[in-house]
Amino acid sequence: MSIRIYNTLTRKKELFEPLTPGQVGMYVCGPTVYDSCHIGHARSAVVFDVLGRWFEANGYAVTYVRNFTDVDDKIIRRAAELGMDCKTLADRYITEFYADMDALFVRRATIEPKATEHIDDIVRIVSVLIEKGAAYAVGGDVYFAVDAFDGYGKLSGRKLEDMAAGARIEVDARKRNPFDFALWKSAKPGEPSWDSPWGPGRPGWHIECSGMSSRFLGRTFDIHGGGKDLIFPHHENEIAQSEAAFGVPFARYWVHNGFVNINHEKMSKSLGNFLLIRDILATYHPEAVRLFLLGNHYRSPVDFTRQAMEEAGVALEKIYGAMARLDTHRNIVPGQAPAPGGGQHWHRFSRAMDDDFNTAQGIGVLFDLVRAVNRTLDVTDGELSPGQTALLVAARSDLQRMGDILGILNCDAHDFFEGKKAQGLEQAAVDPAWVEQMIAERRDARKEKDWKRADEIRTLLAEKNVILEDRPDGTGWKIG
RNA sequence: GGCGGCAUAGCCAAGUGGUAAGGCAGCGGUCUGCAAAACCGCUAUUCACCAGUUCGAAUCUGGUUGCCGCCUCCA
Repeated sequence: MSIRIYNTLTRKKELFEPLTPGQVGMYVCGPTVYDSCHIGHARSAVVFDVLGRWFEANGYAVTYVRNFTDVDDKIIRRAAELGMDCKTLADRYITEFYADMDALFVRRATIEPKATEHIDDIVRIVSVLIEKGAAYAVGGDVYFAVDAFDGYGKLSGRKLEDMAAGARIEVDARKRNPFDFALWKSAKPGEPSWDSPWGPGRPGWHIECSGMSSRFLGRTFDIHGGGKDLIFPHHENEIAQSEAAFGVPFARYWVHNGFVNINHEKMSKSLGNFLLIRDILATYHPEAVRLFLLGNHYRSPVDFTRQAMEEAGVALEKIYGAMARLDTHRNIVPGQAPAPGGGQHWHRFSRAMDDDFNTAQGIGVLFDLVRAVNRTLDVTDGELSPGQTALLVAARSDLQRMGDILGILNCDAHDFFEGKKAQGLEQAAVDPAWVEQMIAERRDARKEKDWKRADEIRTLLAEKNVILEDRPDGTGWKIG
């Protein structure tokens, strides 16, 4: 029951101790809604989704805040290109974001604030920073003075002096230090703007998160997460702003997920290899995507390839296969309650998850359980002893519990395979009625031990990519 | 230039001091009329390389090589 988390701030795994016993406050940087979500967004969302699920499974009341950045230079530019206003553009991509996340079984955050709805919170913090001498207004803009914050660089491990040497950064004569960053940007004509003591404008990117996190989680809170790329400058700047303004520590544990590469290459606009979630889901099962993403440790980079995805698909079928056998066994009634507590496998799974959310190891345990289930079922195709029944009821429960943490096994096993078939039929252009007819014909042939005819039919079906499975209770089939 | 990460079987991958999880692929076997599925067995005396610490290292230290990320919008 003790969870250890790798904290980017200390570069160590630490025992998680919440600020308030039994509660977790977690803030994760959400998307800037100017474009469709790609597989990298999916990874971040899935990783923190699982974190939230694991905390809840351990009895914590989780307040998960994930924001939308719905005003920003990129949104303004994109909206101008498309000839629409920023709000319409942002709303469109927020809707799309939800569609993608729902498809991936990523649960909603507890609170999902939009930057534009918290301008007052942001303005208040900027004002405090100016009062404290940690920020200065120039024209209609406000900058944070990095020199005013001693701890600047503590998250990313950078020193201002070191960075200055190799800096590739535009020199703005109005900044006191080249690393000073905008807290408030004055509006140009036609840009969305809000009134402020410094004139009409909009918040800088970094200050939004300080505003929204303090609003919903307090000035000090438990966990702040996001992609590794956000460590510098975004999260570094958040710490500087928030701690300079409030004088108390900001987030206590910093959690960062690694990137998704595509065929060994970094995803980038210039390479044109951005993979959108919606495109991936057109080919692969959403739970296969989750299984693929969670099959590596969340901090490691992961390589998206066709082979890796196909393997994840096969693995998912194996898990569902075991589930289907349990569901259809006459001794195992759906909804049958197992002995409380969970078995050996759940215990091992739990230990893996407690150790910095080691989903890869957890999935290994899940497969051990799948094998144990199949083995038991193989040797007892007839009746089960009461002991075996109890064991399998417990196994089924543990399997589902693991699935609930990983966000897989959301479907009924029977429906999963029927769905696969339906999808396969569509792609292979095969008439299911014809398949059933051929199976019936083959059944008759087999009854008369006409193996030649039976095999002919099977070959015929195989040519259409239909694979037969003769089981004790009849012949099933699937698309290969 | 500064900061950080990684290197484990054919492929993917877990494992941070006690003698190499798991998945995919392959081979052999059980089951089957034959298959499919499932199960069983086999597939790294070894964890990039070199030194060192230790009773003991894939795991710690130093060095070498190779790959990658961040430092600019980025999950």
